[in-house]
Amino acid sequence: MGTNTFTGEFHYSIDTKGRVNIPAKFRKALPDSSEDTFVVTRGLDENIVVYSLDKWRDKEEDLLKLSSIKPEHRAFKRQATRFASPLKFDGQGRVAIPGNLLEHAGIEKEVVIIGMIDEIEIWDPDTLKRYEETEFQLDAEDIEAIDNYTRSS
Amino acid sequence: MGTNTFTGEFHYSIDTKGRVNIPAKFRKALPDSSEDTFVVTRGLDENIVVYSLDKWRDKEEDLLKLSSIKPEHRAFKRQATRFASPLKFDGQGRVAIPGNLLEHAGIEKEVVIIGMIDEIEIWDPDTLKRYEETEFQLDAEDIEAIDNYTRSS
DNA sequence: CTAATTTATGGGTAATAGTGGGTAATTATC
DNA sequence: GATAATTACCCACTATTACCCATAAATTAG
Repeated sequence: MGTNTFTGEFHYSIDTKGRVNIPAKFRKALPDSSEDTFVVTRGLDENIVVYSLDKWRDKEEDLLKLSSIKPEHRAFKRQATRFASPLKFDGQGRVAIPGNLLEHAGIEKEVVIIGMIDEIEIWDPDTLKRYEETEFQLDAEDIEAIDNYTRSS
Repeated sequence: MGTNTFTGEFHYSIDTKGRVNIPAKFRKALPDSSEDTFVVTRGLDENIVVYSLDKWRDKEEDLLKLSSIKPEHRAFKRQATRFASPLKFDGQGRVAIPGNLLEHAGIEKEVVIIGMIDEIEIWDPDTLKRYEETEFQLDAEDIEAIDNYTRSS
């Protein structure tokens, strides 16, 4: 079997009912405990982020540790949950992504789906291209930092 | 079945009888022990907070731990309970929210309902927007603190 | 290389969700 | 105690969603 992680890039289109296919590879990588369910939410970039149900449960546990009295904690929790929704894929492996998320990512017809090891990103093709060209310019400092971070000790 | 937690955002309107729909997703997430009942009360923000009957029972236990001598504790306990009322939803999944709570949240016609994992918030759309924009923008310190708080896995 | 299987996509239909309103039962008011 | 107001409980309509079947392209197996 596979590696249980998400890798690779896939190009799909949304149909008239707003359904998007999830790559078979990714569906197979889901553990049983995720019950054929992905959790989609807003990304910090202009995209949609998808977690396995398992991974999302971990995130929820973290959020539950926050104080319910401190306003900043509540605000953070609210921001993290309000755009999240668990989606079970249908018999053909598709999910219907909520309209507000499609809007946030500027998705109309085509999507690019990218495996990010422990999560998945869904992009509008043009938006992604724009990000590649402008946003993602590593300077020397960034490279240094990332290099330190990713060197196995 | 589902995730048994509340997530996502929903936009509804109150009808002429003061009834508000509770998202079917949230109703389904209720355990049997909650007996089709939610407990609504004032939020610490300018909103209404909704608990499952189960969760509310836990809250009550927590409140009982407060000091009965310290005035601030009494005040907190009083504030938390005096506006709370259990509401059973009707056959169509709606509840009639008490007028004083609607007033507190500045709700007139439209509402935004937000899943907060273990509780639910009901907002007036404009009030929510105001909060997003002005009240609680997390600064770097807050993010650092929350990040530390939620790092464990 | 061909057949069998899987994948991506399209569409039909039954079930459900959200909304509005009627009426009987209950409570409050005079 | 009669009447008004409120609440609880139905019934109905519409749009959306969930679930199923179908097909063509792509992939895998023999």
